[in-house]
Amino acid sequence: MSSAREEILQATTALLEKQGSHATGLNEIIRESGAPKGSLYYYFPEGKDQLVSEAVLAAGQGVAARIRANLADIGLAAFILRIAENVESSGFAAGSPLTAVAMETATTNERINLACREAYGLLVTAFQDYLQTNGVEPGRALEQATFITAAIEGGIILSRTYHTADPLRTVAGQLGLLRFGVF
Amino acid sequence: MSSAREEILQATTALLEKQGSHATGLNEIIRESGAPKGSLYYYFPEGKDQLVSEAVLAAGQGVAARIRANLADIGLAAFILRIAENVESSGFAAGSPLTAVAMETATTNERINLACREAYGLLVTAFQDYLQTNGVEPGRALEQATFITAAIEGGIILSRTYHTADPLRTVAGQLGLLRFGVF
DNA sequence: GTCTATATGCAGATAGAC
DNA sequence: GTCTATCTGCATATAGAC
Repeated sequence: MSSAREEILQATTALLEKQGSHATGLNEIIRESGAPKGSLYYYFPEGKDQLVSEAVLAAGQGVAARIRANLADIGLAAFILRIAENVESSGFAAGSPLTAVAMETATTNERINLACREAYGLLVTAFQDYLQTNGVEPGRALEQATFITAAIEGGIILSRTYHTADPLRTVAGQLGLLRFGVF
Repeated sequence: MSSAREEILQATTALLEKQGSHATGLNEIIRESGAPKGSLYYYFPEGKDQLVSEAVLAAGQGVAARIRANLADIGLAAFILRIAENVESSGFAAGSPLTAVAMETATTNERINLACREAYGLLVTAFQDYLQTNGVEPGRALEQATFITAAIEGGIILSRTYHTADPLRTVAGQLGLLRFGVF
């Protein structure tokens, strides 16, 4: 696997997370990634749309993998508290690599919008599988997974805006009270 | 009151809602607003940051006013369903004038970030007041209001991304089950 | 695979006429 | 209050050398 390609994707994800798509320039991506400047259009010949779409999808896969790796072990509330810690320790520059891009492009860039759908789908399905494993029937699990995803996304927005992990902790507490999958 | 100034603010809000701050150009704002081109820097001498900050704050005031005007009458679930209809009827171009801007600027533009905090504060307080009126004690009301705000924001993100009001309807249903302020 | 140079366009902002 | 002209800078993208 090309390491330059991976470095470009990772730098792109971090910048999308921090400031969205339109504010992120290709020069900035190259600078942050440390990858060779000439390699950007070599690895991503279709330009920025391709790069952003792939970064969004890779980010969704990464988050879904973390859900699957940790949620069953520690439970939902603790999982969200872990997100809160990550948001905080990033100086509120990270948290949800999808939100800003999804909102910017929902009706203005079809290719990236489709990537966002696919990425969010991975998250929702990961939560849904967890709930079904805990005995929730599929339809109900999808609704609850959608709700959980929405609440976490919203908590990230508020925490990043206010530069405090409190809103995410509140979301963890309130969702924790619901004991999804238990009753 | 100057009508050109108001038209510029309203056009700005709509564009911020649709595509965020960085993707929105001053020329685009003038074109959409129908306001005289020469008046932008006359009414907003500090430039784009001032314009966006004022638009964000005005949007927050507008949303808070709608919460106060309708929530007590129709209840939380119906209120969210009304949001879902608005998002749908805008062709998923509208819904939350704050989210995209808040995420783009959380750590990259202090002035706009402060405007976002103020605006979100207005929403949370409006929900909190509603809950307290229904007998929830203040601390608990703040937590529930934060949770409600987060869940709605997240629902808007998912609905706009998927071009369907379903996620917001799910949020309405799930939050409705909780009967905040009732027990 | 990676480089530099460059094409083209639009961004935000300012000056000064009217 | 509103206009046009213009400054400066950066954006994405491409061409072509190495």
